Amino acid sequence: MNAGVDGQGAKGRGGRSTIVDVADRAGVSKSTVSLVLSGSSLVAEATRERVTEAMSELGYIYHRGAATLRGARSGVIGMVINDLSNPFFVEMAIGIEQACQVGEYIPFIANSVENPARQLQVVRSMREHGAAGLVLSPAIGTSVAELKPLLSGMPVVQVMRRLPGLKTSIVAPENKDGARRATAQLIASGHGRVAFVGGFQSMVVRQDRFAGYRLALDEAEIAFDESLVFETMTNYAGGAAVVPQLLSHHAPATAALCFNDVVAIGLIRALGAAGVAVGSDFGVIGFDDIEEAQHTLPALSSVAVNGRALGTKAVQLLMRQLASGDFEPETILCPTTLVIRASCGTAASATAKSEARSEE
Amino acid sequence: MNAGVDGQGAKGRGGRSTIVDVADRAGVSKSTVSLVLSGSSLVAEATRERVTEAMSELGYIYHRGAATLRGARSGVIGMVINDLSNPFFVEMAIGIEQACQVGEYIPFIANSVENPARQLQVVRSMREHGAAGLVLSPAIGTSVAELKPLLSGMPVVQVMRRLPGLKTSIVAPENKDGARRATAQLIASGHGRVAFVGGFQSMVVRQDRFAGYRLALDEAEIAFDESLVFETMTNYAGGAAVVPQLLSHHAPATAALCFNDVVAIGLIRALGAAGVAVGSDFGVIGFDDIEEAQHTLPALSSVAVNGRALGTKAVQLLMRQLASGDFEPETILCPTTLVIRASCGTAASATAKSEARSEE
DNA sequence: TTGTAGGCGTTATCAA
DNA sequence: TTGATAACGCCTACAA
Repeated sequence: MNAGVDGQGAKGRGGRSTIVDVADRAGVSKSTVSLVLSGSSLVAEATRERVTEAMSELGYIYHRGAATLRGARSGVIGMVINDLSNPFFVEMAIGIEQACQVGEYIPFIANSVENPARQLQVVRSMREHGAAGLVLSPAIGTSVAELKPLLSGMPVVQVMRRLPGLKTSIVAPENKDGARRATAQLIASGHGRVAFVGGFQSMVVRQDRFAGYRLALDEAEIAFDESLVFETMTNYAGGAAVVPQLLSHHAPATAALCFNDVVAIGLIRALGAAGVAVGSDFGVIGFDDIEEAQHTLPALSSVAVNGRALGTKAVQLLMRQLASGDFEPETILCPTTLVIRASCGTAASATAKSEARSEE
Repeated sequence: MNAGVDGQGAKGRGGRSTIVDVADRAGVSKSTVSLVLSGSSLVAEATRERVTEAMSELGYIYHRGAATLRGARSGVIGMVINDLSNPFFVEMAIGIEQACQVGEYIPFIANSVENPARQLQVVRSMREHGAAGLVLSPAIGTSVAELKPLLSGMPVVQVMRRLPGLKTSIVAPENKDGARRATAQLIASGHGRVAFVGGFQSMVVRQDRFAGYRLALDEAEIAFDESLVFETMTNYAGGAAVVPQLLSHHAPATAALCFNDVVAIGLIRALGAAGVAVGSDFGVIGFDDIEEAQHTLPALSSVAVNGRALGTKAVQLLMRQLASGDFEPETILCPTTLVIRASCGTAASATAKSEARSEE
């Protein structure tokens, strides 16, 4: 009946041999086996060998769950990501996973799909399963009041995103500065009317990026025009969705700073489909610098955020807190780099064309 | 004996309240609390309410580890993926994760990065942490002899890839048929010399796809030319790497069936850089149909494999086996769809141009 | 250097 | 309907 992948020494109904089985086989007590497991130097070399041999003969596997119950740390970290279909967050997840492996932790993963209810479920589930800490990139619309009690007593690092009112450690890029430089770049290329596209006001990340955008406008003494700000979902579809409004504007923008790259790419594709040549007619800069940004046509300029490094740093911070037992919130900001590619446009032409269009 | 009757919540160093705390607070025994937890109908409504209330007052969290120790199933599934920087495997991972959530399982994730040693480590670690089963997309070069003992007694589903000699359940696409149809399509478009690009002979998936390629050649009565077969890593770089050999061939191919889409995209970009116009000079078909295939230039034809469905099916199969206790290996093959886009080329022109080139 | 005796949080088995 | 008690596999004393 119960075949599995042909088992060898499995004994007992559970099919898993225990420290006692090993002790029996090696002719020692279970304490001795325990000492061998923890690499103690108290145990005689000959004994150690007998024990080790017995273990491999039985196919013994250490039961961390039992050890944890007794008091050991669990070695499990939870990783809750809002959207794994965004390549940026995949990069982050890879960074998290890598850092966990280095630290001998093992990550639970959950994709909340921007769904706060689901996020609540998975966080609870992770706690039940004994996660020692959490790396969290919260879903849009998360209720802090509901989430907070589930997090009590456990170290949490919010990575990339952060929730106002949730005091945890944070690892995030320097959003404001990045957005400021990108906007300044578009302005310097001659774009007087720069739109801001994507995300929702409730998102802290967007507030930061938006602040950078505003700052650059101020520095260039360009009046802020609220009608050039577009809220959308932070995915390809969101970027594409704004194109009709963007083009039908009474005084159209000639460039856009996008909330992130997937929005920017959605925008570029839709603009292309509408006959607007991005790079000459219209300037676009995204945020994140995902791999695909190099391969769009035209190639997408972007504020580069090293997602993998972000994930790695988050885990390192978490592990440090786990090791020290000090969960005092700490914030790490990572610098960004503006990567200029063809999508910016030189924009003298863009302005001209746009004026022609608006005069129609 | 430190049971402490202090009416206040979280006690003990762990900061985590237990079933005993809840029992004290509700004025019942821990057995009763356990009954409430398992949703038993034996417990009086009033009691149940008192207990539930005590739980939320104390912020009680169920300790699955302890329950597992006592004999419950662990509710944890391991997911070991060879390469998360390939979007196809990300799709698969998302499918796995979704299906786990539906089944109230929670997935450990590990990215083996095509590194067999690392894969061994993470599989062991997952067992130690009590994973009840494994979804595995094995790394290239995995040693079955080393891996097998770690898998004994636990249900395993190999998804997408499979190792010869490792008898487990399998969920995979119909590789041979897909490759046959794709190759036939290239031939029907007039391509007489079709290369096969990517992967390594040791990979079963490649053997299958290669068999489909050979079959289509045979059916068209085209002689197989071994010099048109190229082994490479299964990533962007691998696809790009073959271009020099492809172009310097004494009788160049006019089309290529690629092992997967990332190889195909790498190839297309490198061909483009070398001045070969894919779609007119050269036909390319990939495998997987990742999202990016729609957006390359020219858009990439591909044998579509539904990665998300593959992952979902793998988990469902695993859960079924876990529930029944019957781990008898089972194989599920998923049909593929050939998606034709511009990269195929109409190829009359391709042949002509290629002949011109080879006459230089 | 090795053995014995709890106890971690939960569930199962009996009694009450 | 509820309560007492014995496991589950491991680790930490403490004893031999």
